[in-house]
Amino acid sequence: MPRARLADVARRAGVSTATVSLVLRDRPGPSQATRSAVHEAAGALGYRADRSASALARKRSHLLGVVLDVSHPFHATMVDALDGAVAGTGLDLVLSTTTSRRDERAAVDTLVDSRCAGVLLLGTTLGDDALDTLAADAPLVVVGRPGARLARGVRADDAHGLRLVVDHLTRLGHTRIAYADGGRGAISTARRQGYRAAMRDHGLAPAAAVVRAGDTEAGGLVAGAALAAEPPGTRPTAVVAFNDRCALGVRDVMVRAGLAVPTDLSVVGYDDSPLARLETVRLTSVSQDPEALARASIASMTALLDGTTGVEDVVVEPRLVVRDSTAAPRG
Amino acid sequence: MPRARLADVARRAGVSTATVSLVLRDRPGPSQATRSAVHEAAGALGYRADRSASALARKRSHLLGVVLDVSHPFHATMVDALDGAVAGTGLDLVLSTTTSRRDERAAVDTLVDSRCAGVLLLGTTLGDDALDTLAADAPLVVVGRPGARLARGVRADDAHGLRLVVDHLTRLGHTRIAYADGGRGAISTARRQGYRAAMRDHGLAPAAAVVRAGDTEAGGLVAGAALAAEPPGTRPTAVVAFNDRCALGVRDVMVRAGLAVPTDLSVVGYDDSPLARLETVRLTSVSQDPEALARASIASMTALLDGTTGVEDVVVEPRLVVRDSTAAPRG
DNA sequence: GGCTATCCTTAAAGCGCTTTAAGGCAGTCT
DNA sequence: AGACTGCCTTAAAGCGCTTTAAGGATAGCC
Repeated sequence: MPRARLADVARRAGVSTATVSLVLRDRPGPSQATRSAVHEAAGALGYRADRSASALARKRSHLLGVVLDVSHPFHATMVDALDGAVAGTGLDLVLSTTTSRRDERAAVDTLVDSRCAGVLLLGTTLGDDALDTLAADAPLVVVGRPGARLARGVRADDAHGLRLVVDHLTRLGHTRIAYADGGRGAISTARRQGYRAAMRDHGLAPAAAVVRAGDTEAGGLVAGAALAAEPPGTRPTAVVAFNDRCALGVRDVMVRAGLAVPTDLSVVGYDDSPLARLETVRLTSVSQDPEALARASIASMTALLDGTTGVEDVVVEPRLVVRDSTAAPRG
Repeated sequence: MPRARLADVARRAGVSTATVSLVLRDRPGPSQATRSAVHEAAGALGYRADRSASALARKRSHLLGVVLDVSHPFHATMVDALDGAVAGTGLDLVLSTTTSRRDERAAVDTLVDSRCAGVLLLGTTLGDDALDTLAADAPLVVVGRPGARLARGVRADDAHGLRLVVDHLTRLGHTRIAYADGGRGAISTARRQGYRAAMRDHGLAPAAAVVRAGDTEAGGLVAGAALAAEPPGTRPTAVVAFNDRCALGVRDVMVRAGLAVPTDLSVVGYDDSPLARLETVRLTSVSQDPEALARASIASMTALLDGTTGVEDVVVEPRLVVRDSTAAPRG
């Protein structure tokens, strides 16, 4: 049996399609009696509105496009949080992932073609100009980096996050603290600069060492190998990684090389992902408060959609979660 | 500036909207001269079709809905492979994830409401009846488990996969081989039964031990703790886990407990995820050949969409990838 | 009773695209 | 010439829904 249409419900309830449409979307107008008749008819027919038709008829859809990298644990966490944050707003999430063959631009295009009301970018590597170009096509909110001229940004304060980490490590007695860098991208840059600034403030600028890594375990392995090769006397006693996955790569290669964590080397991650919380991992990490980020993102987006002017970037304070991968340096 | 519509392109090219529609979708009819005129006009205006309108106008959309769990690495791998497999078919993927608040049913509903041409379920935990209910709403292909009456299945041969693993381990000399179970769900059941059958065939039925775990690292930790608690004399010398994440949980807790992998304990995963391939992990694992699964899924789906009858389940042969987490038992 | 005010309800006009049957226009064939 | 034949092109009718202006009841008031 083909799906019931609005007209079917209308016929069964003995009213017009206009009335049914009004009732089902809870618009003022129809009387109580009509409302219940319509609801009953719709229920009996198992009616569900056709989104394409709705989207076409109103100018704006209630779809919120989210561009993410499905292979990224933090993105998964954010999607979960976003799902909670849109509940009750009337907005619906639609996901579009980047893959090895699809870049962010392509992912956004897909969403824009389905006439999403707005687009949310998670962990973008795009620059300001590219963002502005995209923002021309749809209201745009970027998570994890500052907004651009046309795009609003929602992010955790990375500089503050790295300060928390460096504070924690120096308090433990570390001075040779290295940073495993995440590569290109605004997020990576912000963290790297935060690290540098924090080291400088502690008078440790000369000891600051940025090691190339990346945003995955594989990148951590590279950085870890480089560090493990250094002689014990000059080797850093602590390493801060761009994110948890990277930190785990570093940790793994260190353990393999016979160095104990945290005794010989303290390791700190970023994101406080489920991985970091595992009983056997217990990685010290910076939590970006995904719930707060999600709430702020949705708030910015609805403001943008409502045409509220002067929407500003939101910065959420991160929090250091100390676990077992950091300790005072040996000796 | 508002987006260009079909009519804008038509006006600029000096033809009718019908012609533009025909040209842009590469339908026969328009002459070469007309085609290039239309293409130029469309290009100049940056025209992109409105999916909602297209979907509405044709009866069937070209959207293929994929239900996945965004926190699952194997699903990420599959999405990537699917993305490759739909290239050139004219189909477009749209993702819907399950979250802590959205179950599979809700995810499917979202997709069906957007009038997807068909729905693909990754790693479902639904039963036959539930699948048939869903299949009534849209052509349905399930990945990882057998199909139901109305749904087509595409999966790796789990029984064979576990046989490969047990063969490998017995060849190394193991007899006490435990299995860390993935819990409810058809996939989990198939693997558990495959393990039991393989053990039986090797005359090791009495040594078969299914330990409760789960499909994440956390589950592996539980299973690992249970195993580590056993006295060395009766403790299994090898453990096969439901998937890689679970295997890593087991491995971590073992290493923590002072047992070396693979010397004291061999560990085998399933999925051959990026995690398993990491230099420091090098987990022996069963590869489900995601590319083949993806190709088969898309093939089944297009067959379903074309109304081809007698579409059958596809079973892909898995492959054992031996790495460094398995070795002969000590002594 | 006639008139206005108040509610409900609906006809009808799209939203932007696809599709189909019909029309136009060269050329071809008798 | 007239009748065909193909080949292009297009007018027009939707797809299923939302929206708005207008219509019909009903009730209240003088």
